[in-house]
Amino acid sequence: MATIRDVAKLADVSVSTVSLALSNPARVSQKTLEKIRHAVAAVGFVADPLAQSLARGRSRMVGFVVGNVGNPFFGDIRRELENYALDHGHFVLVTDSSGKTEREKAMVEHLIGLKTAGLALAPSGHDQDYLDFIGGLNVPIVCFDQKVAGIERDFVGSDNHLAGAMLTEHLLQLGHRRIAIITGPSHMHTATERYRGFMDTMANAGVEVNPNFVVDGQFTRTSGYEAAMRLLVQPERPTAILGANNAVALSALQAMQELGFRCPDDISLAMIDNVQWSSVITPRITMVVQDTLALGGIIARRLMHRITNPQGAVEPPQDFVLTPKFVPGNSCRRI
Amino acid sequence: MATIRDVAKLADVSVSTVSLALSNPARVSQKTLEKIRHAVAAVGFVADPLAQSLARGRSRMVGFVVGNVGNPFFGDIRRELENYALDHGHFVLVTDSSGKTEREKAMVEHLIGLKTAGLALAPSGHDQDYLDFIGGLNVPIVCFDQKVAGIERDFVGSDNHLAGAMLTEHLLQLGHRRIAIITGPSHMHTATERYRGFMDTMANAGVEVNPNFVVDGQFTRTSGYEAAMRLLVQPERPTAILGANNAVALSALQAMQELGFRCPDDISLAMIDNVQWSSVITPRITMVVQDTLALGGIIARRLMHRITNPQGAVEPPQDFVLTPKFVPGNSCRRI
DNA sequence: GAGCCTTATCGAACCGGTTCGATTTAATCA
DNA sequence: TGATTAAATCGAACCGGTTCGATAAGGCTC
Repeated sequence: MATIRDVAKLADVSVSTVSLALSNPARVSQKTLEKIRHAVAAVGFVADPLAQSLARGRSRMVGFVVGNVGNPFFGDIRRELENYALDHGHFVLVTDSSGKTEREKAMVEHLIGLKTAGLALAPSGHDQDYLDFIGGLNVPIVCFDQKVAGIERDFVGSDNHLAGAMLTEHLLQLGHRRIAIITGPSHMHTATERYRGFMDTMANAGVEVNPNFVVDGQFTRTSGYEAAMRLLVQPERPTAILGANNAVALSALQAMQELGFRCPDDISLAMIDNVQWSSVITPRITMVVQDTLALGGIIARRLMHRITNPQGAVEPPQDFVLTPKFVPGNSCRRI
Repeated sequence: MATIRDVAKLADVSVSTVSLALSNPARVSQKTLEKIRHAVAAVGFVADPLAQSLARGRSRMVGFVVGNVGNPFFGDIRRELENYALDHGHFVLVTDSSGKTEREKAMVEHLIGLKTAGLALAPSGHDQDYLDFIGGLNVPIVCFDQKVAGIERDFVGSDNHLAGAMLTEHLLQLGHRRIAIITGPSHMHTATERYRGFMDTMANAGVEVNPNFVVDGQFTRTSGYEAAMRLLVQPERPTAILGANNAVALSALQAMQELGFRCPDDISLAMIDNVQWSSVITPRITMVVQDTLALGGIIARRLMHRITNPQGAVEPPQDFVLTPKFVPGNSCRRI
């Protein structure tokens, strides 16, 4: 591998001039620039990114940290970020914490050690320890998905209260009154907001919510399945179920199928968030989806802005909240 | 951030002794080891991975390069690799090439520049240029998924010929004769093998294959949909369709639904590879799935073996081919 | 042509570790 | 006790770049 000294020797100039020529060609005379360009081509010089990062104290990489890269929601965002970052000369390192806060911390620390220029982070923690950890990081960070109280960073996400409200309103319009909800973990902002959207809409409509119709599905497949089962074996069953995310909603669909309930004939179903292959799932689930591409675009732009703009680093944190979209299916019937 | 020189100063020893103590404690006296340990704790020293990698010429990271990290198939493999690598003190850098060979090359080059200790690679290319590129890399590499002729590296994958044969045999057993196949790109080993498995099984059974029943779906959603449409509008329709991967098979299901064909009553469907939420897709598709966890385990073990074992680097390449598993659904009916 | 201001180039220190040959210290043996 | 050898420690060079103050060269004014 050719080094910068090989180039300097061949071009008969000093190492520092080569470095300067490469990073700021305008400040070097035409003549020497030519010589250096030739030498670079001749020895096939490519700067060692490691050495560069060490010397500069900053690399041209950004970290992408989420709990589940397999989730298409994060996949779309990742793709947007990658494209945008690549266009701006930055490389994206993807890490998956499997939703474990400890692992997330370790990964973030590793990325910081790599002197990444910035981080796009879907935070998984919420306690004081976690807040201190994130707060102590001295790197541009754009948080997304989960809004965590106490984190003073840019945030990009969707209006989850509205998402819950939209589906609830839809079900109410169709005549449903016995509406159940399978919620997510109470420490997650998305979960509580969606739940609040549901409760507020029900209250506004003057419809009482049966306490037995609010079950916790932890946003996971297994918990969602259990929660759905609890709903379905009650003597007085709901006429509609609102799944607060895709995992719990689809688990509910599975549970219905296994117990012999037909959707939407026996029970209606609606969910927040899209899922891959939703078009071939029968029935097509009525849902409210987030604009993942727009979210990804904003995250990418905001992060690169903070990284590349000199004054970008000191701008106060800002929240970007997008409006989710209603996508009708045929999983909800009028009663 | 504390450096090794701070530690040396506080412990009143030389920098080189600190370095030695940290990398090979046995070669340092008990007394100084104690001093150094105290100093490390006192200043909160953590070695800079960048500086280490630069000096050593090798980092404790491995690269994971695939065309689509969102694909659950790759997700399982990634998880296995991450767990195993982490247990062995290595960190996994995940990159996504979006299936573009040029981007893949750039990412591999970047990872090499980062002095990664090894690479787990799902190759996307196949031409001579690509072969030269991969062949020229001087790092332990374990390829998986696609077996590419001309790459002399470890390979881990499934028996795709058998996968195609199993489903074909199943359909034949059910009495089907007019069986169609939606294939993948002819330059992909998995696609040609699955296709060969189909053709060989048909030939062995003495059943002629209607040339119109072999359509190319490119392993993608859009192409698969078009291919399925071509099959379904023929005057003489197939009684069963074999999707060579999940994308083309599910696109075919969608096409059937849109044209009003019922599955399996009108047309049977079988596919290779699993898909998330397959349990809630109606009908449950009959499929042959790869043992992703086992694949991931082998990839991880093989790669780390080559990295950590002194003689591991020079062992000749080896192929690991796993047997896929038949998972019956209710998308194929007897005729 | 002397004086002054740019512009171009250079040398040396630095980023934060590792490595290896040299030197000092301690232990072993005759 | 002095010679021999092994163990412990050190200094300096190195990995491959960047940065900045200093120097040299060129251009301009008067």
